[in-house]
Amino acid sequence: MSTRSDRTYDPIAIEREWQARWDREGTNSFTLDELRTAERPFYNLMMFPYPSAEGLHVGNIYAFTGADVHGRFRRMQGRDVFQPIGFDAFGIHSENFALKAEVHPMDLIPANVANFTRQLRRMGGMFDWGHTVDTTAPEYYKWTQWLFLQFFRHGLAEQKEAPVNWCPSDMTVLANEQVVVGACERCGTPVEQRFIRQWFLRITEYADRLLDNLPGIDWSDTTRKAQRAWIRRSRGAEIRFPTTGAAGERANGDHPAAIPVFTTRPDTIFGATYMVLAPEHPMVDAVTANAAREEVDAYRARTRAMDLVARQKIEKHKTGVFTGGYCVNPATGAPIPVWIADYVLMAYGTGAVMAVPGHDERDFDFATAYGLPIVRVVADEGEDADTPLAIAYEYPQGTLVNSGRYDGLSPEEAQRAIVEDLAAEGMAENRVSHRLHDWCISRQRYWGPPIPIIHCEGCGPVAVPEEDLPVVLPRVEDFRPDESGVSPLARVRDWYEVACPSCGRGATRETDVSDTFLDSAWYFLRYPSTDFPDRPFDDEVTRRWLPVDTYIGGNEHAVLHLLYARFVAMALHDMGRLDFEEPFTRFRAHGLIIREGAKMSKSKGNVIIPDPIIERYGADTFRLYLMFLGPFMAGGDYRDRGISGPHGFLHRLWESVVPRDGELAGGPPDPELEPRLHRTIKRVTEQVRALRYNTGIAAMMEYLNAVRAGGRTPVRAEVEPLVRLVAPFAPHIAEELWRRLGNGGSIFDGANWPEFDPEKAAERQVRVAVQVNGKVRGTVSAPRGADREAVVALARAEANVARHLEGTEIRKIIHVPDRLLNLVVAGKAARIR
RNA sequence: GCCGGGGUGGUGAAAUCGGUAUACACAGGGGACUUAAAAUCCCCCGGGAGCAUUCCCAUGCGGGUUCGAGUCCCGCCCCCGGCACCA
Repeated sequence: MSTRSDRTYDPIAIEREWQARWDREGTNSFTLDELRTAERPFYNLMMFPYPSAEGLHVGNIYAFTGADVHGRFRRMQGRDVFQPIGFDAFGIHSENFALKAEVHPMDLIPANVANFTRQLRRMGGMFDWGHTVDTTAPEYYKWTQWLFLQFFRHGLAEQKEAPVNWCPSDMTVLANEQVVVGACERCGTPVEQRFIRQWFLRITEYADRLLDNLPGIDWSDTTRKAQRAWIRRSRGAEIRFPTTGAAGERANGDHPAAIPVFTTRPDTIFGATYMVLAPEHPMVDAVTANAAREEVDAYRARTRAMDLVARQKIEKHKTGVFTGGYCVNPATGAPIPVWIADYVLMAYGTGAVMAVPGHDERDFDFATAYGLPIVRVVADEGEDADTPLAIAYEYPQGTLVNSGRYDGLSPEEAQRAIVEDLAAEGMAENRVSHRLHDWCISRQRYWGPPIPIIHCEGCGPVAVPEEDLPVVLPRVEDFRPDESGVSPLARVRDWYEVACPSCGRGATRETDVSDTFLDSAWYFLRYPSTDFPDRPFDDEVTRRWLPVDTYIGGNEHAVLHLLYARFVAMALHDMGRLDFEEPFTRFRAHGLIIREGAKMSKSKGNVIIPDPIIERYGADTFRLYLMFLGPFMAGGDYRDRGISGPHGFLHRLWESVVPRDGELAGGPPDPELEPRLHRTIKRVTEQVRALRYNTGIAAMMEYLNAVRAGGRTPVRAEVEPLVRLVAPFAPHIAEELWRRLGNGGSIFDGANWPEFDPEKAAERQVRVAVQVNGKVRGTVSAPRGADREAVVALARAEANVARHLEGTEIRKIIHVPDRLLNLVVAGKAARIR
């Protein structure tokens, strides 16, 4: 017996009830057996959140809702959709917050995770809560450490002393990717350069494959382009310039035989009038003449102090110092001076350049500033060997001049010939260089998984035996980093003093922890295998579920996380652990939500707090509104009042299925509405598949408006399909209406997405626009598929069209069936006013 | 500077194999129902001219191609994001 209140849409009560029911009945979760036997597996992945103390923000909810809609849609189309979620809870972010709030991260994180879990359930995500991961749980980071050891064993992890970015505020090393215009991306503090022994993963070994695989994966174009730009491959040559002893006496007699440079323009070598080394180049000492030493050392000290900060400011005028040393241009045989300058970066190529001021803008600036010779070696059309250069001529077009026997060749031909000839003398070879650097994973911090290495004086760095994993992060009350440049773990003697696993003598643990990006580079492998405590990922389950079918996330991770994850998968593939090398078959980057035209930020105080909105309107309305704001992949502008649109829509939908008085009538759909219904099914299906949720929702609204037009009462056959269409967006109301339509179980069990019937979608009469000379002068109603003559006849009968045709002669007729007719006429038509 | 993405009503946005520009929604105005409110329903809503059928103009700016251009081509301007002395 239904009461009046029972017939009112009460989103809060319905959502509570259905969420409890999903949990109780395991609607969204897989048992191990189901994971092993799923017949149409679909792995729907979204980027797991960092569980901040503030709770889920709208950006998270937007991304997760969009991904959830996609997962629910696939499920309604009959796929077995595995949609896990987890927490990326290690890292500087959490640690800094803990320091500020004076809480221990081991206490802070579980509370945040609990809060996130509550919020994620509340928004109605189709998450498999039986397969979550938490990167800070020892049972997870045990395998992160295991992963590191696989890299170590295969020679892909190495320790090297390297110039690194040091953030003096966070007191840690940062990856290049974490430095934004010379400043720490976390806190904005200018970054300094330090030399520290670090662990690196050799991602550069995979640079070419990471690049070459890109065209074959179905990813957002912007993301692939960002990766391509980040890896950036340059083809060129390495050329050795022999040093000369002609520069007078040196401090040490054994100066290096030759200095290698990398260049993409070997064709311009005859214009190389000097050489420049990076100030930190290891050969600087050896080439420097005693007379110049003081000045050189001063310059190097100055560079080092301001490194990576001032050095990245583009407008800065170029500075440098002559070392007093010379080397020989192997092409001309002439001695050229060796300078050091901070515009040459140690981290790229060989850290040394042959300076060709005539054909490189930077070299030109430098040569101009220091009075070094500028020689033209390429002439464009209308120029010759003596045409003066007002600016560097950088285009690889024209012909070579002032280049001995290579004169007259095109730059392209000359590149080949010069490298070939120098190679014959052992002075050069072709080389490919990448902008991508190796991945530094060492962090001198506390809140991360300890790197599972033991340093032994006799044996060197030794892997912690796998049976000893995890190396548990000890609870340390004083985890504040300090200036020393070593991890707080280096203060915990009874933790780091251990016996060498190899020789048994006294040894010490590595005290650095690893980068958070290592945690997140493999989490998607763990999700389906969380039932296995004894292995990182189970082969059988992995074969069934991976690679990931659809991955949705923010484009801010285009070059960090997504590149590392690809690298890890590729390396595991080569180690024989995975049978695929690209982990994400399809990736889509979602857009960003702004509010009332402005970026949301805590300082502006315009951040949307989701909880109160959900409590007022319900999760369904909030989800629907977020998806309605704009194209999912572009983002949208959150206008506070706009939520009433989707809210009203859901109310009207409810009212249509659960009329206030009486029951929903049966019977066939209105013949006028049936084609609209089927066209709506078609549109929504296509648009949801393409993640164009906003227009899919608009199509549903349009249809419901038509169904209810003039206050008419719909019948069941008209609204039941709409309940199915709306389900991915508003799952709770869909479940409830589905139940009230007399169905048992969940709408998401079984392939309940409505079928599109092209027969029923076809309309008998269509509106055809009639143009005269390209301007619309009327529309006519014609039978579908009417031929040109029939439509012309109808058009001539249309009063306004006839008026425009009066006194004219039809020269040409353009007919687009069922859409448009354009009558091209000559005569007085132009005079009608 | 280079590489992306984008400029359409008061607002968020539709329409891109060239084919009725402004769907859907918000805001605004008017009306029905109601004791009232909410909810619901109906009508109007780019600019200009006109009593009106209707006509002209409008998709950042200037050209072009075409029967027809928001969509294609050429040259600019502006906004957002990324990269940035990479030899």
